[in-house]
Amino acid sequence: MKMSGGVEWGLHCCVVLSGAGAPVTAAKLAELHDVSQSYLAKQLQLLSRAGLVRSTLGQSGGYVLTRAANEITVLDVVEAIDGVEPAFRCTEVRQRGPMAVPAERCDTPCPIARTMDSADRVWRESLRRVTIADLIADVNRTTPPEILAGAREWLRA
Amino acid sequence: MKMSGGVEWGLHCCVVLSGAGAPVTAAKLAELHDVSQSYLAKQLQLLSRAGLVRSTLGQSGGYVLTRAANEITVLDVVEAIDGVEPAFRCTEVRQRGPMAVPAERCDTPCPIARTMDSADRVWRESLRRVTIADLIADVNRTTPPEILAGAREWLRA
DNA sequence: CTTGACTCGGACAACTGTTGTCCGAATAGA
DNA sequence: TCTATTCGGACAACAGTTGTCCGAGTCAAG
Ligand code: SF4
Ligand code: SF4
Repeated sequence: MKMSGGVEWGLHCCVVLSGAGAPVTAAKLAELHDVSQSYLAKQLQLLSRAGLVRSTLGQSGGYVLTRAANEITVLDVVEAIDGVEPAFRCTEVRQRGPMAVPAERCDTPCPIARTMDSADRVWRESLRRVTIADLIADVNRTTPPEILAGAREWLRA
Repeated sequence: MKMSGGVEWGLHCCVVLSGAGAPVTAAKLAELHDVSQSYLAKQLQLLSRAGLVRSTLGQSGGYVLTRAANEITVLDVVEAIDGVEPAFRCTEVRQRGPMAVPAERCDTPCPIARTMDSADRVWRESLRRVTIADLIADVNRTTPPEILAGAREWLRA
C-alpha cells in the first residue's frame, strides 16, 4: 500500500506551473526540486497523457497547464500519475475451493468488496474537493513573500 | 498504489473463524479458499502479531478470534496485514533545491501533506465503521443457507 | 511419563511493480 | 536551411510483494 512518490512531484510542478505564465522546461523543474531530471520527465509525460498539461517543443518550450488552477483537482493529478484503478482488487475467492458459491448467486457484490469500494470512493471524493488553486492560496499565505518572489525570478532566468 | 492481496484472505478468514467456535488450522482455511497454504500462514502470522487472533499449538490446534466479531473492525485487519503507515509519504521537497525554504519556516505542514492526510483519515474512518459482525450479517443474508451449513460441516470434519 | 505427530513461527527464494536512466524524433527559432 | 533545444517512449536497476520451506514448540493420546 504505497502511493507513487511521483505524485508529490507532480503536484509541486502544477503549483509552480500555475505561478509562471511562460512554459517551463522539465530540467528547470527538476533542478528546482532537486530530483532526478529523467524521472520527473516521466511523470510529466503522464500528466501530458492525462491532458492536464500541454507540452511545447523546441526552443523556449516547456510545459503549461491546460486549464485554470481552480479547475484542476488533486484527484486529477493523483489519478494521472498513480493510476485510476482502486487499491483493492477482489479475486473472487468465494467462487473457488470446495465450498464455492455458484456463479449465478454472485450477482450482488459481496460486503467486503462493497466496504472497500465505499472507502475508496470517500477517499477520492476528499481529494476531489481540493484544487490546485486552494494549494496555491495556502502556499501564498504560509511562505515568506521574498522566497516566492525569488523563486519566480529564478524560474524566469 | 496497490493494497496487499492478503487483506482479502484475512477478512475471509476472520469471517470463517467467527462462525466456527473451535480452532481452525491454517491448512483447512487454505483448502477452503483454494489459496497457497504457506502464504496464508504468513497473513495469519500478521494477524496474530496484531493481537486479532490467538494461535493454539499442538494437536487440535488452530486459530481463534480473541474478541467478539462486533469488536473487530475492517480497519484492524487492513492495518494488521497491509501496515499502518499512510500511502502518501512526504519527502520534504520544499527543503531542497536552490529555492529551499528554511527549516524554521516549515513548522506548519504544507497544504499538500494536509490534503493527503485528510483523505487518508476519512478512508480509515470509513473502514473503521464496518465490523466483522456486519460482514457476517450481510453474508448470512445474501448466501443460500444450505451452502453456509455445508461449509460449517466441512470445517468440522 | 513417553511418545508421537501435529501446530505455528520465522527465515529463505521468485516474481511483479516501481524507480531511475538513456537516446532518438520532432520542433521553434535564428 | 540549419542548429540547438525540447519532449516522448523504449531500456535497465531496485524494492516490495508474493510464494515457499523447514525447524522449534506444544498438546493429546497411549
Ligand atoms: S466474497 Fe467478496 S471479497 Fe471475497 S472474493 Fe467474493 S467479492 Fe471478493
Ligand atoms: S511542500 Fe508539502 S508535499 Fe512538498 S515536500 Fe513539503 S510537506 Fe511534502
